[in-house]
Amino acid sequence: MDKAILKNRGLRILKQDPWICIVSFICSAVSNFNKISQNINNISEHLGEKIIFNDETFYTFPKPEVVAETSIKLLREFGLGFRSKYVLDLAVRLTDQLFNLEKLKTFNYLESRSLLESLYGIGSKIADCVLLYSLNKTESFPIDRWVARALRDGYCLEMKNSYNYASEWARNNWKENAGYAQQYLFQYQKEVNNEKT
DNA sequence: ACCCAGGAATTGT
DNA sequence: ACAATTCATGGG
Repeated sequence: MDKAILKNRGLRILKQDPWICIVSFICSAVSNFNKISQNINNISEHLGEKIIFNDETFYTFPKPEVVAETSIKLLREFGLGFRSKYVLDLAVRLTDQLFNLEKLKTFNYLESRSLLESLYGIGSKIADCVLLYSLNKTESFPIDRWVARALRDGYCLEMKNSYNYASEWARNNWKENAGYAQQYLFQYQKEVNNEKT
Protein backbone atom coordinates (compact mmCIF):
# COMPACT_ATOMS: atom_id res chain seq x y z
CA MET A 1 0.00 0.00 0.00
CA ASP A 2 2.87 2.38 0.71
CA LYS A 3 4.25 1.91 -2.79
CA ALA A 4 0.81 2.17 -4.33
CA ILE A 5 0.05 5.47 -2.60
CA LEU A 6 3.44 6.95 -3.47
CA LYS A 7 2.81 6.25 -7.14
CA ASN A 8 -0.65 7.77 -7.44
CA ARG A 9 -1.34 9.92 -4.40
CA GLY A 10 -4.60 11.79 -4.78
CA LEU A 11 -6.83 9.13 -6.32
CA ARG A 12 -10.53 9.93 -5.94
CA ILE A 13 -13.62 7.79 -5.98
CA LEU A 14 -16.38 8.41 -8.48
CA LYS A 15 -19.86 9.30 -7.33
CA GLN A 16 -21.87 8.04 -10.25
CA ASP A 17 -25.57 7.82 -10.81
CA PRO A 18 -26.54 4.36 -9.44
CA TRP A 19 -28.51 3.34 -12.54
CA ILE A 20 -25.70 4.11 -14.99
CA CYS A 21 -23.21 2.61 -12.58
CA ILE A 22 -24.99 -0.70 -12.15
CA VAL A 23 -25.55 -1.15 -15.89
CA SER A 24 -21.91 -0.35 -16.54
CA PHE A 25 -20.74 -2.95 -14.07
CA ILE A 26 -23.17 -5.57 -15.31
CA CYS A 27 -21.51 -4.98 -18.67
CA SER A 28 -18.11 -5.36 -17.02
CA ALA A 29 -18.53 -9.07 -16.27
CA VAL A 30 -15.78 -11.02 -18.07
CA SER A 31 -15.26 -8.06 -20.38
CA ASN A 32 -12.75 -5.27 -20.88
CA PHE A 33 -12.67 -1.47 -20.72
CA ASN A 34 -13.02 -0.80 -24.44
CA LYS A 35 -15.93 -3.15 -24.81
CA ILE A 36 -17.70 -1.80 -21.73
CA SER A 37 -17.54 1.78 -23.01
CA GLN A 38 -18.72 0.59 -26.42
CA ASN A 39 -21.70 -1.06 -24.73
CA ILE A 40 -22.62 2.10 -22.82
CA ASN A 41 -22.12 4.31 -25.89
CA ASN A 42 -24.29 2.05 -28.02
CA ILE A 43 -27.10 2.11 -25.45
CA SER A 44 -26.91 5.90 -25.20
CA GLU A 45 -26.71 6.59 -28.94
CA HIS A 46 -29.68 4.36 -29.76
CA LEU A 47 -31.92 4.91 -26.74
CA GLY A 48 -30.82 8.17 -25.14
CA GLU A 49 -31.62 11.77 -26.01
CA LYS A 50 -29.45 13.76 -28.36
CA ILE A 51 -27.77 16.82 -26.91
CA ILE A 52 -25.75 19.35 -28.86
CA PHE A 53 -23.24 21.32 -26.85
CA ASN A 54 -20.67 23.63 -28.48
CA ASP A 55 -21.35 22.00 -31.83
CA GLU A 56 -20.56 18.62 -30.34
CA THR A 57 -23.13 15.86 -30.20
CA PHE A 58 -23.76 13.87 -27.04
CA TYR A 59 -26.35 11.35 -25.95
CA THR A 60 -27.86 10.95 -22.53
CA PHE A 61 -28.09 7.55 -20.90
CA PRO A 62 -31.70 6.32 -21.20
CA LYS A 63 -33.94 5.95 -18.16
CA PRO A 64 -34.86 2.44 -16.98
CA GLU A 65 -38.35 2.86 -18.45
CA VAL A 66 -36.87 3.22 -21.93
CA VAL A 67 -34.56 0.23 -21.59
CA ALA A 68 -37.43 -1.84 -20.16
CA GLU A 69 -39.34 -1.40 -23.43
CA THR A 70 -36.53 -2.82 -25.55
CA SER A 71 -35.53 -6.46 -25.98
CA ILE A 72 -32.73 -8.88 -25.26
CA LYS A 73 -32.17 -9.06 -29.01
CA LEU A 74 -31.56 -5.32 -29.29
CA LEU A 75 -29.23 -5.25 -26.29
CA ARG A 76 -27.28 -8.09 -27.87
CA GLU A 77 -26.90 -5.97 -30.99
CA PHE A 78 -25.35 -3.34 -28.74
CA GLY A 79 -22.74 -5.95 -27.81
CA LEU A 80 -23.87 -6.83 -24.29
CA GLY A 81 -23.95 -10.55 -25.04
CA PHE A 82 -25.14 -12.79 -22.22
CA ARG A 83 -25.37 -9.70 -19.98
CA SER A 84 -28.37 -8.48 -21.96
CA LYS A 85 -30.87 -10.48 -19.94
CA TYR A 86 -29.50 -9.06 -16.71
CA VAL A 87 -29.84 -5.45 -17.86
CA LEU A 88 -33.35 -5.97 -19.20
CA ASP A 89 -34.47 -7.73 -16.02
CA LEU A 90 -33.10 -4.88 -13.91
CA ALA A 91 -34.70 -2.20 -16.09
CA VAL A 92 -38.09 -3.89 -15.75
CA ARG A 93 -37.75 -4.24 -11.97
CA LEU A 94 -36.86 -0.57 -11.60
CA THR A 95 -39.68 0.51 -13.90
CA ASP A 96 -42.20 -1.58 -11.98
CA GLN A 97 -40.79 -0.13 -8.76
CA LEU A 98 -39.99 -3.58 -7.42
CA PHE A 99 -36.54 -2.27 -6.62
CA ASN A 100 -35.27 1.18 -5.61
CA LEU A 101 -31.60 1.95 -6.16
CA GLU A 102 -31.64 5.36 -4.47
CA LYS A 103 -33.11 3.88 -1.30
CA LEU A 104 -29.99 1.73 -0.91
CA LYS A 105 -28.11 4.85 0.12
CA THR A 106 -30.09 4.88 3.38
CA PHE A 107 -29.13 1.33 4.33
CA ASN A 108 -25.82 0.20 5.76
CA TYR A 109 -23.18 -1.63 3.76
CA LEU A 110 -24.22 -5.22 4.49
CA GLU A 111 -27.95 -4.60 4.07
CA SER A 112 -27.39 -2.71 0.86
CA ARG A 113 -25.05 -5.35 -0.56
CA SER A 114 -27.46 -8.14 0.28
CA LEU A 115 -30.26 -6.37 -1.60
CA LEU A 116 -28.05 -5.78 -4.64
CA GLU A 117 -27.01 -9.43 -4.71
CA SER A 118 -30.64 -10.46 -4.88
CA LEU A 119 -30.74 -8.99 -8.38
CA TYR A 120 -30.30 -11.26 -11.40
CA GLY A 121 -26.72 -11.02 -12.65
CA ILE A 122 -25.38 -9.12 -9.63
CA GLY A 123 -22.86 -11.01 -7.52
CA SER A 124 -20.47 -9.90 -4.79
CA LYS A 125 -17.99 -8.08 -7.02
CA ILE A 126 -20.45 -6.02 -9.04
CA ALA A 127 -22.44 -5.26 -5.90
CA ASP A 128 -19.30 -3.92 -4.23
CA CYS A 129 -18.55 -1.74 -7.26
CA VAL A 130 -22.01 -0.21 -7.25
CA LEU A 131 -21.81 0.33 -3.49
CA LEU A 132 -18.47 2.10 -3.78
CA TYR A 133 -18.93 4.14 -6.95
CA SER A 134 -22.52 5.27 -6.58
CA LEU A 135 -23.93 4.52 -3.12
CA ASN A 136 -21.35 6.21 -0.89
CA LYS A 137 -20.20 2.99 0.81
CA THR A 138 -16.49 3.79 1.10
CA GLU A 139 -15.84 0.63 3.15
CA SER A 140 -16.72 -1.46 0.11
CA PHE A 141 -13.73 -3.32 -1.34
CA PRO A 142 -14.42 -4.72 -4.82
CA ILE A 143 -12.02 -7.53 -5.72
CA ASP A 144 -11.36 -8.19 -9.38
CA ARG A 145 -8.44 -10.10 -10.92
CA TRP A 146 -6.07 -7.18 -10.42
CA VAL A 147 -6.92 -6.45 -6.82
CA ALA A 148 -6.73 -10.16 -6.10
CA ARG A 149 -3.21 -10.18 -7.52
CA ALA A 150 -2.26 -7.15 -5.45
CA LEU A 151 -3.53 -8.85 -2.28
CA ARG A 152 -1.61 -11.98 -3.15
CA ASP A 153 1.67 -10.27 -4.04
CA GLY A 154 1.59 -7.53 -1.41
CA TYR A 155 -0.18 -9.18 1.51
CA CYS A 156 0.25 -12.93 0.98
CA LEU A 157 -3.52 -13.17 0.94
CA GLU A 158 -4.42 -16.16 -1.20
CA MET A 159 -8.12 -15.75 -1.73
CA LYS A 160 -8.56 -18.38 -4.44
CA ASN A 161 -12.32 -18.63 -4.58
CA SER A 162 -13.08 -17.05 -1.23
CA TYR A 163 -14.15 -13.54 -2.22
CA ASN A 164 -15.88 -12.98 1.10
CA TYR A 165 -12.87 -13.80 3.22
CA ALA A 166 -10.59 -11.39 1.38
CA SER A 167 -13.12 -8.59 1.21
CA GLU A 168 -13.93 -8.89 4.90
CA TRP A 169 -10.22 -8.88 5.68
CA ALA A 170 -9.84 -5.67 3.69
CA ARG A 171 -12.78 -3.99 5.39
CA ASN A 172 -11.40 -4.94 8.81
CA ASN A 173 -7.96 -3.69 7.86
CA TRP A 174 -8.83 -0.40 6.18
CA LYS A 175 -12.27 0.21 7.71
CA GLU A 176 -14.19 3.05 6.07
CA ASN A 177 -11.28 3.70 3.70
CA ALA A 178 -11.20 0.20 2.22
CA GLY A 179 -12.64 1.61 -0.99
CA TYR A 180 -9.74 4.03 -1.33
CA ALA A 181 -7.33 1.20 -0.57
CA GLN A 182 -8.88 -0.74 -3.42
CA GLN A 183 -8.42 2.19 -5.81
CA TYR A 184 -4.73 2.41 -5.01
CA LEU A 185 -4.13 -1.34 -5.24
CA PHE A 186 -6.03 -1.63 -8.51
CA GLN A 187 -4.20 1.26 -10.17
CA TYR A 188 -0.83 0.06 -8.90
CA GLN A 189 -1.35 -3.50 -10.09
CA LYS A 190 -2.48 -2.35 -13.53
CA GLU A 191 0.68 -0.27 -13.89
CA VAL A 192 2.86 -3.18 -12.79
CA ASN A 193 1.17 -5.30 -15.43
CA ASN A 194 1.65 -2.66 -18.15
CA GLU A 195 5.35 -2.46 -17.39
CA LYS A 196 5.69 -6.20 -17.91
CA THR A 197 4.15 -6.06 -21.42
C1' DA B 1 -6.86 -22.01 -32.72
C1' DC B 2 -5.67 -19.84 -28.31
C1' DC B 3 -6.07 -16.61 -24.56
C1' DC B 4 -7.83 -13.24 -21.81
C1' DA B 5 -11.04 -9.85 -19.97
C1' DG B 6 -12.94 -5.10 -13.57
C1' DG B 7 -17.97 -12.62 -12.81
C1' DA B 8 -22.27 -14.91 -11.91
C1' DA B 9 -25.30 -18.87 -11.87
C1' DT B 10 -25.57 -23.48 -11.05
C1' DT B 11 -24.38 -27.61 -9.21
C1' DG B 12 -22.09 -30.44 -5.85
C1' DT B 13 -20.56 -31.35 -0.65
C1' DA C 1 -22.66 -22.41 4.30
C1' DC C 2 -18.61 -22.97 1.13
C1' DA C 3 -16.16 -25.01 -2.90
C1' DA C 4 -15.91 -26.68 -7.55
C1' DT C 5 -17.99 -26.55 -12.25
C1' DT C 6 -20.35 -24.54 -15.99
C1' DC C 7 -21.79 -20.60 -18.66
C1' DA C 8 -20.63 -17.18 -22.02
C1' DT C 9 -18.51 -13.71 -25.86
C1' DG C 10 -15.94 -10.39 -28.62
C1' DG C 11 -11.23 -8.78 -29.34
C1' DG C 12 -6.32 -9.27 -29.68
